Formats: sequence, structure tokens, C-alpha cells
Amino acid sequence: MGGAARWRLAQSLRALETRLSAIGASLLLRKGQAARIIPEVARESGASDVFWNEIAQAPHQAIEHDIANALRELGVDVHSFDGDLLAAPATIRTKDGRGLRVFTPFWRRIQAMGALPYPLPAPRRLHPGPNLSGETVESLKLEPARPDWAGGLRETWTAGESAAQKRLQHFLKSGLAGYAGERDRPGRDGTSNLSPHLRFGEISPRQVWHAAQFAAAERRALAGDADKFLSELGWREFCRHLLFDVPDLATRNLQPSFEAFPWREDEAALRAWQRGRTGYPIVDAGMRQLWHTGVMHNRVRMVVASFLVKHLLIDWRQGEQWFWDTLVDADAGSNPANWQWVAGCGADAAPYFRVFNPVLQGEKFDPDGTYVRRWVPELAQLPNRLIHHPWEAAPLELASAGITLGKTYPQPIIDHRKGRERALKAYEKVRAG
DNA sequence: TTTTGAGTTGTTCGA
DNA sequence: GTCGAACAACTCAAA
Repeated sequence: MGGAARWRLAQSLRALETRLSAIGASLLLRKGQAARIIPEVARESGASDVFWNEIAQAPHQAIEHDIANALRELGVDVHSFDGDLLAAPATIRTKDGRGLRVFTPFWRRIQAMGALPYPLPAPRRLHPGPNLSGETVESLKLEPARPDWAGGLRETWTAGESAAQKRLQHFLKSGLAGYAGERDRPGRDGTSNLSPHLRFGEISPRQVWHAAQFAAAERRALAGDADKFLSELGWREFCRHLLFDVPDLATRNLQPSFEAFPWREDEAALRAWQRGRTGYPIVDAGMRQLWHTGVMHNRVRMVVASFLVKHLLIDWRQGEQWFWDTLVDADAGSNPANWQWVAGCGADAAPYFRVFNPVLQGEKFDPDGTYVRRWVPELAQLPNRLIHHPWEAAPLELASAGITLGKTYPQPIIDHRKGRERALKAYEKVRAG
């Protein structure tokens, strides 16, 4: 687990602890091998039943198998569920038994399942278990101490089930109408922001699915926006199913021809990208939002990823690792699947010649520069006309905005046109096998 | 087995 | 300023 996700896990555990104690139970934390610890706790507590949600990924499935066997030997009843996904990956197969690699037919298959099982209500009361010894959230050392870089994360996020429900209700009430267009505007609050909650199991995709269906059924006009929103849940699902089939998704090119791709080693460029100092305002804004808050707007994720992989020709795995370490919603499926998608080697991937132009993307989706001004404050005084390409400002315009290019804000580390041409040339090498 | 139609999110160029 | 075509085949899923 990456650094930001570890921090987020600590908040999630605290929220769960509070919630459980409010209904008469307590949270027991232990660290180590699950196949040993869970049966151990079952024995110490005299448990009659153990419940969990399955994790449809290679190492976890084997672990769950071992846990179930050990528990059955103790005479404990085992109950497992697919609550972390809309459908179990083993149930969505082509005729020849393979996982689907194109999103549209995949999503149609999920939709064809009809109404998904409805989530069960939470228990009102739980009985306290016996007093067993365990770790505390602090002793797990999930949070950074020296230096404490989590200040921005703390300002941004509230963890836990009730926060997740509040966010969902807020989104359905004020974000669903117009979602299909607003979701692309990084300067606005047009997305659901549910991804960290989904990542840590504080809300289930089925809860989200049912809530959105219900909202759309109540107001016909929302049907299009609700479809768009649900298809985003579909992409999470698609990526997880892909991971189920391809356990090494984060390290291996799905398209074998990409093994021959001429990636560049460029520590300085990688660092400039990570720190938000590429000289392209929309890219830098995204990278700084990520560092500060642990998330990045969806539209901007595509722009910064395209920039790293195409303009800088740096291996998508470097980007995947940085996102993995810095995202509070880092998901084992979505993160590598989407990086591969941008790079052009993934499932249903973007064609190789699609190179995002960071200036056009900025002008199109952040036309008034709200997003850039928020995350790159040293450019805040520039007029909208120049906010996405400060290097084209006249000396006087830069001076009156208090900017010295190369000092207060970097020059572009690569020229767009040159970068694009170099990328297209590099991709020639992996074309057609 | 073969065929057919389709496939998240763009950019550039020239008419 | 607007619009359509080119960019490049390839692979997938289902008939």
C-alpha cells in the first residue's frame, strides 16, 4: 500500500472503531498473516461465524481459501460475499470463457444482469466480544510522523461510512444533474468524490448503484447523467475484472508489442513532473493537487498521464508507481489499468496517435483558469487568455503578473510540437507487432 | 469457422 | 471560424 493510502486506512479504521463502539461493539486490530490470525481470533473469542467480502485478486483468493479451511477445521461457519464488486469476475465471461477486454460489451453484460442484490441494513446493535489484546491504530504506524506530510490530506478528507453516505447524498442531490458535462471541469465540484470511500469499503458499489438508479427513477430528466455516472462505476468494475485475469497488470504491458517500446530514463523530467514543475500549467496544477489532497481530477489525470508517457516518453510504470504512492483512492485495478489505457498498451486503449495537447485541454476544460489559479498560485495574476501558456505572454504582461519565467515558474520542459512528433516516432516502433 | 461491425475521454490540417 | 477527414491498423465479441 502506498503512503497516502496507508494514511487513509488509519482514518478509515478510526471511523470504524467509533461507529462500532456506538452500537456496542469494538474493533480488534492485529497485524500479520491473515491465514494464521483470523482463525486464532476466532478460537480466542469462541466465534461461531466469520463473515467477509471477497477480494477477487490472485494473492487474496489463496489466502481466503486458507482462512476458510482453517476456520472450518475449528467448526466455525464461514460466509463470504462479493460486496466489493457489482458482479463476481468469474461470472462475466465470453463464450470461450475469457474475461472481456472491451468496455462496452462488458458493461452491457453487467447491465443485462438486471437489478443487483439490494444491500442489507447495518445491524442496530452488536454484542461486545471478549476483551482480546490487539494493536491500536497508532501502533500500526500507518501515518507519517517526521515529516508529517499529511496536512493537506487531513484538510480534504473525512473517512468513514457516514461521511461516505453524506457525500453520496450530496452528489445525487446537487451533482447528478448535468454530471455528464460537469464531470470534465476540474475547476468545479462536478464529480462524486466517492473513490476513497469505495477504495476502503466504506460504501459498496451496489449501494451507489441502487442510489443512482433510484434518483434517476424519481426524475426522468436525470437518466442520461445517471447512466454516465454509473458507467464510471462500470470502469472501476472493468478494471477490477481485468486485474482478476491479469494479476501482474501493474508491471506487464497488456500488449506484448510494447515490450519493445523505447522508454527514456530521465530522472530530472520525472522529478519535474512529480513536483508539478513541467511548465505546463494544467499538468502542474494536477500534480500539485495530487500531492496536496491525495486525489486528482479525472480529466487532469488523463492529461498528466499522457504528458509523462508521450511528451516525456517515461515508462507508464513510473507514473503508476507515483500515483500508487500518492493517491488516497489508489486502486489495484483502476490505477494500472488506466495507466496502460493512456499509454496505449491497455484494454480498449486509446489509439497511439492520441496525444493530449496540454494547452488545448486546459483551455477547453478550465477556460477561466479556476483550477490552475487554485493549484499554481504563482500564475494567478495572469489573464485567462494566457493562463494555460504563460511562455507566450509579453514581457510586460509577465511583469505585471509578478512572474519571471524560469524563476518563479518554469519554462516548459519540452515543446509540445516536438514532444508530440517524438512520441509518434517512438510508437512507430511498437506498431503491428 | 468465418465474417462483420465496433471500439471512453484527441489533435491537426486543409478546405 | 467551422467542419470533416486523416491519423493505422488491430483485436475483440458475437452473429
